[in-house]
Amino acid sequence: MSLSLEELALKADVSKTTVSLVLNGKSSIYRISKETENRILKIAKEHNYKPNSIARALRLNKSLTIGLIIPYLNRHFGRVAEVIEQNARELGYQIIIAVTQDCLNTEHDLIENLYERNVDGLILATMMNRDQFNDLSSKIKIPIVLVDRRIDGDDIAWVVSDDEQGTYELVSVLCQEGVTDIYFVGGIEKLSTSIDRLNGFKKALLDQGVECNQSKIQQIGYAVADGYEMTKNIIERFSKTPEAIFTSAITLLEGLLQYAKEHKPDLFSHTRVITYDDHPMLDYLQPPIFSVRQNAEEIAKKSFEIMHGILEKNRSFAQELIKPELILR
Amino acid sequence: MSLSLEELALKADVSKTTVSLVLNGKSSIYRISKETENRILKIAKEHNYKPNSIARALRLNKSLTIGLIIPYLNRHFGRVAEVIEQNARELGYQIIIAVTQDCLNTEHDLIENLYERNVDGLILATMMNRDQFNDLSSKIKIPIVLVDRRIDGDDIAWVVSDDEQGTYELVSVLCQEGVTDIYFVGGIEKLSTSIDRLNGFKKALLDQGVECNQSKIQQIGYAVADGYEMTKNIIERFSKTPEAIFTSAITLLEGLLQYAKEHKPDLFSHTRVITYDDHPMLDYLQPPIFSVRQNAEEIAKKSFEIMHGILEKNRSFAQELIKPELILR
DNA sequence: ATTAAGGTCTAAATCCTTTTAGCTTTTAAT
DNA sequence: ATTAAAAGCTAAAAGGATTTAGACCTTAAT
Repeated sequence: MSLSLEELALKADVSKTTVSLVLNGKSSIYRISKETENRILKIAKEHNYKPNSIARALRLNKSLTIGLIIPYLNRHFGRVAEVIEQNARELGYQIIIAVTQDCLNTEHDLIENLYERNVDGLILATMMNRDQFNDLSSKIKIPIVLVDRRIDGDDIAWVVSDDEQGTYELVSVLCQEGVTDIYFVGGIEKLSTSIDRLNGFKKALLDQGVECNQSKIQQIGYAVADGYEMTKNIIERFSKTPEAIFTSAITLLEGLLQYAKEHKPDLFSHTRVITYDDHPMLDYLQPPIFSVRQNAEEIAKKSFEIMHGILEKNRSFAQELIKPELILR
Repeated sequence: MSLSLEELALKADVSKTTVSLVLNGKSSIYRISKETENRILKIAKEHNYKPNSIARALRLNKSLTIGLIIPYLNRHFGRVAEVIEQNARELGYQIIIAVTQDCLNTEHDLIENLYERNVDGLILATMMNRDQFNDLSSKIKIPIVLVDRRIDGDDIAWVVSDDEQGTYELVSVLCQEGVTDIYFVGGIEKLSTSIDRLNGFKKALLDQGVECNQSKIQQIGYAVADGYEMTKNIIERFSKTPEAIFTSAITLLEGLLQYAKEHKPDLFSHTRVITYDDHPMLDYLQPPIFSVRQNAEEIAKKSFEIMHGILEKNRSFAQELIKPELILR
């Protein structure tokens, strides 16, 4: 490590108090003479002095560190994490990352762990419900910003895609072509992403006067295997081939593709497939799969912005719905 | 935060020294009586005492934090990061993540930044050459483990895919089918990934008695746009359509696909395409694209293992070549 | 009875920075 | 000449854990 304040003080022939004051820009408040100030600044620069961040964190009770807890570092969350990190870095913060694999217990452990490790705030793609979250909030005295998955509540900060609207628009495209026999391949039922996407789905159908049949809705989970399973259910349980299938995440689409390849190679000749989440490779699949692209960059940017606002500009919580983009191929 | 040592000491009616000794398992060394020990342990448990990690880091000069510096959080590095984080967590370490976007200056800044922030070690997908790395090593007194990209040197720790062998095997598959007019779409020339993949490529051809024509080798960079550009060059510069193209990263394949879609829709009817890096969506592309799947999990596991060995078991550096897997479709 | 040994615990230093309260010297005012 | 104000700086505490050196008391040995 570099020099300590004390060593600098020795070289500048002043006390470490003085050095600290000067380096923290408090020379004028404490009436340190210009001459002394310049001497200290010069010496500090010569030795490339950087305050020890750990000592600083201890004294100030502020680590300039944000915990980011997400289910996976997949394409979507990877991009979110990447942009959060870049934004954070510009403002002097570090990101500690941790993945839950969509396991609630792991999530709890991680939150506790990061909290004990003195992060200044948490950005969280949570699996908690409202009660669990409230429990947590009462124990934990640092700001939390939910990302990707929201929990209703007047004082809960979150940034999520406008899942309902995105799904509504995507599904409406098919509806307007007269396709209304659409199956819903969903994720973890209780998450806002699932709830909102399902609502958008139902709403699009209702707009066509079609009441969505409950049997067309499946919700197991967000893993590739879950997508496989749900597709299998749809194909095998119903004698009639569906007009269309909506997968509510790219992983579920992967599962569908896998099932189709193995057991239903002609799926696409009868059935339209649309999906939440975009992926560049979709451009090269036949037939074209319409999708909704989440704006990961904007989600990331806003979520750190809110965190920073709470930490440094004593703003309070905020909520942001980020518009996704329809991709019709 | 929770209680401090001092508060615990008060409750247990002993000094904080005693509490610290007991909680650190040094009761017997310092002959703390069983009775006192149990009392302290009980009280600590009741209050769910957790030592303040910042204070601990300051005193021990050990933050239990590892910096992970990678170019992007894309599929490959996202998975690497995810697995490193999980392995690290099990052993009590945290991961601070930072992305360089393959910019050398950013990399330098990040290294300096994390070093100043007292990480205990760095896991690094570097762009540095050997001289730059040596410069760095002399300044920085924490262990560094290179991941994904290696630098030759007897005392440099790294974990990388066996890029040469992987490419050799993949390209050999085509060669053995008699296809030897293969173009090389490469990345950042000076990186070990590029050098090794190119070597494997040339070696496979040489085994067939074919000397690789320099004009068939292009190396611009690893971005999607670079793949587009190189494909364009290959298609437009040469009158004869190539028998095959090898892209040395999945991003470059994306660029190729994009160019083909826009300007050369019949590319695949004349030209075989093979690629380094695998992707599940490749299963659904027509025609099949052979690939080499890197073992991100193993790379991640080994790299943290080496770091941990250096930090806690005073092992020295180690080097690991991780076998990738051929995926023939 | 004195010394040695053993048992049980603690004061204080240390890691490095920030910040409060205040000391000393000079200058200005009455 | 005295007092007040201003200028310029610093000692020490605080933040919480770890660790060294040693205090203090009891028991055993000579």
